[in-house]
Amino acid sequence: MENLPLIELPTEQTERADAASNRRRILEAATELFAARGPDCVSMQDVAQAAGVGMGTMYRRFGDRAGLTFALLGERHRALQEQLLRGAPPLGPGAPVAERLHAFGRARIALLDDGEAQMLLTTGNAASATLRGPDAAYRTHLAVLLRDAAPALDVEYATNSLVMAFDARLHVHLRYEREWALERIQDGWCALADAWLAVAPAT
Amino acid sequence: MENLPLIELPTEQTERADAASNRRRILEAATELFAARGPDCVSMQDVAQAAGVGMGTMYRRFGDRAGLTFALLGERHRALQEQLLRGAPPLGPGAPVAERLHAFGRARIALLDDGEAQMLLTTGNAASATLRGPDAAYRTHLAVLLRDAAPALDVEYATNSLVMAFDARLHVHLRYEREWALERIQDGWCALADAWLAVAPAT
DNA sequence: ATCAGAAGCGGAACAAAGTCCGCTTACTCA
DNA sequence: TGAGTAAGCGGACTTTGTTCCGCTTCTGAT
Repeated sequence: MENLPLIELPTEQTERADAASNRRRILEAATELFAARGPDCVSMQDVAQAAGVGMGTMYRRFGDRAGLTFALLGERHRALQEQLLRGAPPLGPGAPVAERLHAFGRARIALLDDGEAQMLLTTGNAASATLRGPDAAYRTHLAVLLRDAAPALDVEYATNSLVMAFDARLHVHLRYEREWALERIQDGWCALADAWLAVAPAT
Repeated sequence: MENLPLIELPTEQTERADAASNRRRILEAATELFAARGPDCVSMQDVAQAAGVGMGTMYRRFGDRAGLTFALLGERHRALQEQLLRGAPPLGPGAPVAERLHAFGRARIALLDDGEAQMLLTTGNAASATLRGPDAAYRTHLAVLLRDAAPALDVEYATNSLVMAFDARLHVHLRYEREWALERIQDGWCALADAWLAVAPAT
């Protein structure tokens, strides 16, 4: 489990000094603009201009809008992942599987709820956030926990269903159109995890 | 259950004759182009031109690209929904809940697999296919079945998790990147449905 | 048949994501 | 220190979805 892939930090090895400084400026400008106007009122042009760089620079660095967004979210997810690997139970190792799943799900959904969903909504279809985004790193974590606890399962499928429940559009829908409390969404996710665990528990 | 909303047919009431004819021509042109080149190589311009109408006409009729796509998919989904309401078991009424869920899930995923997923991928983020698209009509069906069978559940949340599993990007990912067999995806969905049913079965 | 008015229409204009390519500049290695 | 070179840069350009608005056409009542 120690080879669980951390969300990649910028490859500090082969990066030119000006490039690094540009990356920092882009991230700072984006953070500021997103906070000030909301992510859906900020174009890539806006960010480039505010950062004082050209479009080519942004796209060389981050690939596309989704890449920039994921980079902005990287910090908090690196922290959560650190806790999963080396933190105290129940987030970290040591607690029973069900409790670890619950703790993880609640933490992850809390992040979604704290502005992340709105940012992910603007990433379009280009790459499913589920596949390239922050959650990609959590698949392994879920799969490992499930594999231990319920070996009879199609663990990969179950993992997918758990990760799909972090979908930003779903979250925004439930939270703001249906006006669900955060806790209801978290409880629902925990119930889903429990349902999978109950399918074929390791005896 | 008889008030389950059918996927809306064009409101034949207040529609001018020329408008109706234009709608037909747009749908025909789109069907043909999508089949010929694949949905990701057809722009809205292409469709308008092939149909011999202006952009304004398309957008007045269908709202956006997603709307056009959903309209194209409407026929097959109206047929499936008809079967759910009045068809023979296990798709239609009469069979045990688990069997009805399985039959429905398999049928719906088969449609996804048959070209639908690629079409939905091009609809972008504008509207979650899950909320406005074909699956919106299936939420009620799932909720009713689940409510009968497992009243202790948060039926709405469970419904969402089942519908999210029809996500087009997920399907394309599993099917073509991971190269899963169609049956594995269908089996996975059935297992998810069973897991929910097992949580708090009606005695 | 006529006519008023609303519904519908076309296509130019706009916005924003993402690409391209010739120029610039930071690093490397004598 | 002084080329050589590859990485990096800027911003115009392309593409595509979507909107806007002045004009046209259908329709129902008279």
